[in-house]
Amino acid sequence: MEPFAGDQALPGGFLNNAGEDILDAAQRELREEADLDPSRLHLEQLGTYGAPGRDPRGRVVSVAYLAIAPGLPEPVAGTDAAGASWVLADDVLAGCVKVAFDHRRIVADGVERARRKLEHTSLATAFCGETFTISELQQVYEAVWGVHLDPRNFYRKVQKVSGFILPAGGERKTTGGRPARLFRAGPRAVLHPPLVRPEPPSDDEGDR
Amino acid sequence: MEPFAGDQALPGGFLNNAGEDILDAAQRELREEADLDPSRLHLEQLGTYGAPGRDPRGRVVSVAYLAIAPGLPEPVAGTDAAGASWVLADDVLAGCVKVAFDHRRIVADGVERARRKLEHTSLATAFCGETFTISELQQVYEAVWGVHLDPRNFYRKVQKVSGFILPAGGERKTTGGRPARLFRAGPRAVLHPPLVRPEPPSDDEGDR
DNA sequence: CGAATAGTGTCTCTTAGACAATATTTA
DNA sequence: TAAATATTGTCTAAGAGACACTATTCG
Repeated sequence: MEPFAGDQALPGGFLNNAGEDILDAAQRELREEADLDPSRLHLEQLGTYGAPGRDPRGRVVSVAYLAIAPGLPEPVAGTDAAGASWVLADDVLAGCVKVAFDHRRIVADGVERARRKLEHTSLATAFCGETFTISELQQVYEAVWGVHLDPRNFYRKVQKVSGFILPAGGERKTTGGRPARLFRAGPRAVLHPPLVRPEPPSDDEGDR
Repeated sequence: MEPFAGDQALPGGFLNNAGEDILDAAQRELREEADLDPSRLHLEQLGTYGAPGRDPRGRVVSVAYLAIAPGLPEPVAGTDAAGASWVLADDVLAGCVKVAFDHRRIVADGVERARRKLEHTSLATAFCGETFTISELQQVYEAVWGVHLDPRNFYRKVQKVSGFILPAGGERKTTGGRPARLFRAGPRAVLHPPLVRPEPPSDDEGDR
């Protein structure tokens, strides 16, 4: 019996024998298994998972990476990514989509990492293209945090954080409304002050 | 020639063959090499370092852990920790103390992790004993952040974060001053709102 | 008493959040 | 014109930081 046969799984593989860096290995696997161009996305180490028994076939220690990019393509049949597909993180976390090994925990850790980093870094711009509107940036925050934000307050707040976003000149048409000014990511990666995420409903005591 | 002979190095070792968890291995090494009791300290995974050539003797991938605890003892001669010693992180970062391999980077990452987590988690209480005074807690923030904080504002601010610290009853004598009330860690691990660290002097653009 | 540390009050300035109002586009 | 989205204004309440002041202990 293969315990996880048919389940979704994160792309991954083994370090090669040439002594490659683990980041290089992550980029290679992303290209090989998902046909994605690593030069066009943000990739950061998430954590390492090495509990005994996490892979029933034997001892495996996995270094997980979190990738973030805008407008990722659907997998194309006939390519290396033919077997790949996109799955909503919420479906994985809710259990609607079964995933192999401890990959549900890895996804949970990745989502939590993204949520936290949106607060005190400019990571949100990695979800956007070269230029973007403030409304698009807001949608990133709303999607990742799972909250609704006031567009008017967001508009100014995000511009007040020095070095976060810069006017890029030009506008972008929207669906039946005033065109929005374009911005691009600024030089500052850590935000002062942070964009504090609204208090979660009122569930006491966070994780330990 | 041994390139790092005589340099300080972080305690560490290899996973054993019994398929132990990497956290267990970290705890075991801490006990074996530093004679510390893992049950009495906070231990969290920091990151994994696998650049080729980081160990000139061969390919080594290291999973680093960050440990935090109050009142750690000096190494005692004649024990397993006889060869160990404490070194100030600042001395390592400033280069006053040479360290082996890429351990300087690991220390830098660990310090940065602690600085960040002090903002949005109750990690600071892990530096304190079971009970502590607010002044002691403030010293943790000042030491880790490398800043000076106003004791009066800190006193109230830290108490206003619900669930962060709780009155423990009783007092502790101080050196020639009014005794301080004792507190203990509260149930909340993630702080809302966060204790935002004061803006660093004015060095533009943080790390990327 | 004076020095030292703990704890409280209060003031000012900034910011967060709510929401009215205006601007610019498509249908 | 109506609907939709973008951008600006303004008000209010809460929070941050500065700092005077009171409380309690030791020498």
